[in-house]
Amino acid sequence: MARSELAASPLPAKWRKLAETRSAAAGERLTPARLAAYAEMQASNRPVSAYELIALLEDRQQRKIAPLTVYRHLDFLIRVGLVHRLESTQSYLPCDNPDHAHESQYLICSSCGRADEVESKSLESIMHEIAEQHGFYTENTTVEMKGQCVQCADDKAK
Amino acid sequence: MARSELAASPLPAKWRKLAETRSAAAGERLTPARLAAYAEMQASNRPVSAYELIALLEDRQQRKIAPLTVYRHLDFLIRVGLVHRLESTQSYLPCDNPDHAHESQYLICSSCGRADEVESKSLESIMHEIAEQHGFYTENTTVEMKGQCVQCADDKAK
DNA sequence: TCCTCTGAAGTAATAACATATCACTTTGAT
DNA sequence: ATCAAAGTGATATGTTATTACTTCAGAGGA
Repeated sequence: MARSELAASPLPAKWRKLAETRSAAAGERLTPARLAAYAEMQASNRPVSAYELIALLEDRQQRKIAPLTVYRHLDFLIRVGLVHRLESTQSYLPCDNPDHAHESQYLICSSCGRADEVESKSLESIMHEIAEQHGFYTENTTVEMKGQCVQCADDKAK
Repeated sequence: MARSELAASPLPAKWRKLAETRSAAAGERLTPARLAAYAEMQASNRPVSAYELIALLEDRQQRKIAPLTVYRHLDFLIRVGLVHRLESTQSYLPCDNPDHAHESQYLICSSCGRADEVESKSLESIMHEIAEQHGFYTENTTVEMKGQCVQCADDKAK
């Protein structure tokens, strides 16, 4: 199968455009395989593990895909800012606001697994202030809050 | 070898006392094996991975130790608040201020691997404020800032 | 057009991290 | 002394990530 004919999850034009823009901005090539991985992640509305992503792509494309392939796609997507990695759950999800660079800050529900991205400038500035006090040069920051989302808390209350 | 004769890294009285206090406070038993794991982590002055800890203990005790054993010790140590896990590097380290419950906030050097614990109340309050705005019930939070520590930044400048 | 250079993708193997199950031991309460 | 509960150990397996090496596709220059 030619690369350009890769079976892929339909990807709303909005996200496709964004992928093209971000890739171009980073001077990187948006290949069909990379786009297919991104589309699959957008289609799943939860964070996915690398191996879940492999399964999704194998299902879609009806062929075997090696872990390394998917890890490279993930590296790319993270590099250009389309995807974030959740460190505490070792999973990956499309960024909500990939139109600009920003730190990753998430509310992660322990029950349903959903992750909500937040973007707090005050949080960021405090972190950088702390780093500065320690003479620490920050390359990137991770903020992950685990707990119960509104829905799951409600469900439990019943 | 009897449990009570486990070869162990010498552990300063200060830390041993603390381990006893925290365990008692949590209503948990501080066994020799658990203490040995803690001592080994205190002796190493960097975060260690679970498998590094296995190697350290095997070395010390001259016998084979199964991963599960060490993971259980780590679970215990984290549960009683003596140890934190660094999510972004999948490693573990003794908590600097285990005398009171607190969130995990670290400056992690990408070069030398050292991790400095910080404890910012303002950071905590902002996080909880954000969670509240989202109707999110927080169970625990992770803050990890990656970058260059003072020493490594200096070294590179030379 | 053809060549070469570079980045991307494919293949296979394995390393690193983590958990499941079940049997046995220690501890401490009765 | 006995018993239940918690802890430990051995073996196997599941999950996540990387290394080394090869092949392929597209861009740019002779």
